[in-house]
Amino acid sequence: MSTFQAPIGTHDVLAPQSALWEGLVATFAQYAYRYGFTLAVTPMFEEIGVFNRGIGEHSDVMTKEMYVFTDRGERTYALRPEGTASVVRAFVQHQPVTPYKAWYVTPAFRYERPQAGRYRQHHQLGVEALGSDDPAMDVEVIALAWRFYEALGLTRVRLLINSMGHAECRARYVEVLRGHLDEHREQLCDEHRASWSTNPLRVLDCKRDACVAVTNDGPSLPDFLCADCAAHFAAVRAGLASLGISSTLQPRLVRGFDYYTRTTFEFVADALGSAQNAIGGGGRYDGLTEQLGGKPTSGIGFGSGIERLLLAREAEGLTSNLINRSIDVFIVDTTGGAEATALADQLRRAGFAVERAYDARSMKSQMKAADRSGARVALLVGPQELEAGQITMRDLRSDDFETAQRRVERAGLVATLREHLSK
RNA sequence: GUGGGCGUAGCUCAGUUGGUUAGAGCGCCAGGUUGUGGUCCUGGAGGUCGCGGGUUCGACCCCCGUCGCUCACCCCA
Repeated sequence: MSTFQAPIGTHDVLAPQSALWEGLVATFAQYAYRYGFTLAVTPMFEEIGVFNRGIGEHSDVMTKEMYVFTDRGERTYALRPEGTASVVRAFVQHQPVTPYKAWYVTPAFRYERPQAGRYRQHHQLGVEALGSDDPAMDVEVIALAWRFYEALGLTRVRLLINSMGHAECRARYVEVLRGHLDEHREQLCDEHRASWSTNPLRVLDCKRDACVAVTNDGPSLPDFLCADCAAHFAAVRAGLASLGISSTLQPRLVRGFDYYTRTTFEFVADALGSAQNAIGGGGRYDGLTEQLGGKPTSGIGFGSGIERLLLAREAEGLTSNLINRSIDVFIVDTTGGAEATALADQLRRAGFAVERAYDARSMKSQMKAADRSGARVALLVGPQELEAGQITMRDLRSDDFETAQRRVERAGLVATLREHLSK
């Protein structure tokens, strides 16, 4: 047991696992680029108001999961619990030309008891699109997520979708819902019997039988959409369908954050047996810029959890790496190491991935290291090669000693290697 | 926040009803004659048995506490 360990609910990601992360992020960056999104890097902590104004003071995240701290200047900050609020704050602050489309990858912090697929620091990648309420934008954001999941090889993913309407639709619904909950308050679960009135929508999230029973015969959100919101929602669903992306209407899907309006959605990985099977989610937040002090601007985005995406891939039996991180050449130098230093520099500048041995180990030891490195080719430099101005090139995948290796001229090494590795 | 399971080498684990130098496999390091990996053989390094206290002549083993891991509830990525 080491003296220090990673804090509760956090994890170190090292090779070979880290290659999966690299591939996942690289794939997402590629897709975001294809869809016209640019990278946004924002602080991992913000004034706490950035989060509680949008996410909602009565949400679970704000009431019991925030990492809050005071700095030496006695300013109160919070580590970000999700990705959207910071990007929207940056949008309000800098007012870029709209539509503004940004992607991000970031850690997210929530003070919860860890369990399978749930951590105190997890990582999300996602996008935000601000400045358009065109249903085509909803479709594009959702399609990006969908195609990205496809690129990861995931096949058992379902898209759940709902619309919360704009502020007035939502207010009308909440009023009726509140009345319904009031009538049945004695039947609610222990937690919500006490708290149902502060944020009635939270009760829809509750999975306890008692609350489910009450809300199931309560009012249904889609019935309260105004004509505009209903048309918008229909256009989003039709757009998705036209791309071959099927969505399931989930009338009680309200999501955990208060800022959502109109379209809300969630991606569920059925391969994950655990309760933590949501691999991504998002929606519109047409009032959020105003809550953060900006001009009214509509927006939509989604976030997806890297750890859960990897768990979902594992659960579907997907083992491909998404990115090649093997090295090309391993240099074995038995003349002391200076030749390896020079050769490695030359080859790396020529574009090869090169590894070498250190500490002047024996040839046998260096060859073992070469094998372990996964390199395709070992380059051997001993006194004989040094004298002759040559290199012994050995293909580590071949098991035939006669044909596996040959002496090559050091002068033409780069070309020789390129030629050999292309075969 | 509540509850269950578990903490023995880098990893996966064994360790008889408490008995003295705590083991295995894998991994790592070094050899197996004169410059060659992947197989094989030999040897070696590496552990305050999570931590603290208690019971006992004696604790990896029993008791208490504590920290951590893990799973579940709740909620979410």
